[in-house]
This record gives sequence, C-alpha cells and structure tokens, in this order.
Amino acid sequence: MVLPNNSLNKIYDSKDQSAECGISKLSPVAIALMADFFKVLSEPSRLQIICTLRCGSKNVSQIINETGLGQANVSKHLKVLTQASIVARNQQGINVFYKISNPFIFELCELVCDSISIQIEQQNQKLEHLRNIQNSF
Amino acid sequence: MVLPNNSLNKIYDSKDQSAECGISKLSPVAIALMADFFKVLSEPSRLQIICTLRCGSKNVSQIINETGLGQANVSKHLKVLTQASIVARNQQGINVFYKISNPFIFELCELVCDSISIQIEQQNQKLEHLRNIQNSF
DNA sequence: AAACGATACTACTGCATGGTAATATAGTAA
DNA sequence: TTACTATATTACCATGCAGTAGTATCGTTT
Repeated sequence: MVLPNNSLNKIYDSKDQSAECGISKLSPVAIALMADFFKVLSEPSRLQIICTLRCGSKNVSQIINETGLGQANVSKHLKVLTQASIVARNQQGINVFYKISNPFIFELCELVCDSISIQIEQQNQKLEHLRNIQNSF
Repeated sequence: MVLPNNSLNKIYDSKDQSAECGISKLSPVAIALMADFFKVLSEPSRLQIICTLRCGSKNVSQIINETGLGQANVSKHLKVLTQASIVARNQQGINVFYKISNPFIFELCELVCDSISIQIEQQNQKLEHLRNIQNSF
C-alpha cells in the first residue's frame, strides 16, 4: 500500500459531509493504520519487551530472561514489533540483537503514563471527597 | 485498584534485577493499564467515533449517521470509551450526548499520525532508491 | 561432519471481542 | 395510557490472536 503524500494529516475523506468545524475527517486508510499501530502496543507482553529495550540493544535470550516470557512467544512478539518498525533486528553470529528503532515510542509511553496517572489521581480525589461527605453525618 | 502515588513513572518493579542503566522498569500494573489504554484505541470503529467527536458533543444518532456503524455497535463502543474516561456521557431528555473528556487524545493521535507518515515516507524513499539502482543497469 | 546452542516457524488450543439481531428501557408526545 | 423514538442490553456467532509444544533452521565449535 503506497500513500501519495508524506502526511496522513493531509489525507482526507473525500465524502466528508460533516466538516462543519473546519477540521476534516481522517481517511479510513489513516484510521486503519493508526488502529494497527495502537494494537501493537495493546499487549502487555510487547510493552514489557519494549521496556526491556529502554536502555539499548538486547539479544533474544536476554529478553526472555528479563521478561520471563516463553521463547516462542518472545520470538512472535519481536516479529510483530519488527514489522511495525518499532524495533530493529541485528544478527551478530549466533545471536540476534533487537533495539528500539524509534525513540518516539518512549515519548509516547511517557505521555500515556502521565495521562493515566492524572486520571487515577482525579478518581482518588473524587473518592476522598465522597468519603468526607459520608463522614460529616 | 488504588495506586499510592500520582505518577505511574514512580511505580517501579521492586524485584527489578536489571536496572543496569539507571532507568527502572515499569511495574506490571502500570504496564497492564497502558496496554488497556492502547487496546481501547486499537479499534478502527472507536477511532472513527473519536474523530467524529473532534469538534464537540454529538448525540448517538449523529454518531451513527456519521460513522455508518450499527446502533448496537456504536452503543457498545461508546460504553468502552466512557469506561476508559476518553469520552463523557451527558443525557439531555431523550438524547444522550457524548464528548471527548480529555483532549489529550487528539494530541496523541496527531503524534502517532505524524510518526506513521514519516515512516511511510522513509519506506517510499527506500523504494525509490531501489528503483533508481535498477534503472541504472 | 557431528553436536550444540540460539532463534524462528508451524500447528494447535482457548479466550477475548467485534458485529448484529432481537429485546428491553426510558423519555416524550398525543 | 398508548404510541413512538432514542439508547442500552443481551445472546449469539465468527474471527483474531496470545501462549505453547514441537520442529526446523542456522551459525559455531569440536
């Protein structure tokens, strides 16, 4: 699949009847690509592998040891991550090293992490507020 | 599940044997929460709904019309998005309006979109390079 | 060449979930 | 109340995929 332009932001849905607000809809293709990308990150095992690679290259055996996952399982996840261009493969003799090919992933994860933290904090504040109301009776 | 602190970044895995690089691993809980969050965004239909809400509140019927999805389907996805605190529900008489409760989502999607665009562009450049090499024979 | 170790692949199972039809619920109007 | 519209829920089916055991492949060492 080859896309014509260098920015998905510029790929609009041609039959966009609802552009009342000036912002155009993303094309179905762009949405599918984004969903695929998020799907790769929606698996705890894969996030674990990514975390393992946060400080540089590791070979498969190291990843297996640090994550506690099965060998076949790690191999499969590494294939998914490689195909998504999130990690890069580098064979050296008998070992295969993997590393994060796009540090953008870390930035992204940090943003999501912060957002979740804030959300949890807000929920805790609400709970505490309710608790205070209860105690005042 | 109540987390003790206001930042998941600070929740480390206590049995982290591999902190050779100074950065500690995220706890399994934090990883699971992130995976859940990404999973919500890994469905084209849900991204479509989010896109639909990019310029404000819409009721369910409007969302159904703009996305072309089935009614039960939209209702189910809206429930998932609401539980993830990505959209907020607001009933007004016979209608129920939904809106994005955290604009952070748009920022996130934009980042991912850009990243995918760059990736596709790089792939195209490689293809063109290969084509040039072929043509020179 | 033979044995070994590291990684990849295949086939399979079980579970999760997206889509849908049918039904239920709830607000509104006559 | 009755009828109607909007939304939610339930039950079901089909698909996708994570995990795993077994096997294949490939580089290395002897």
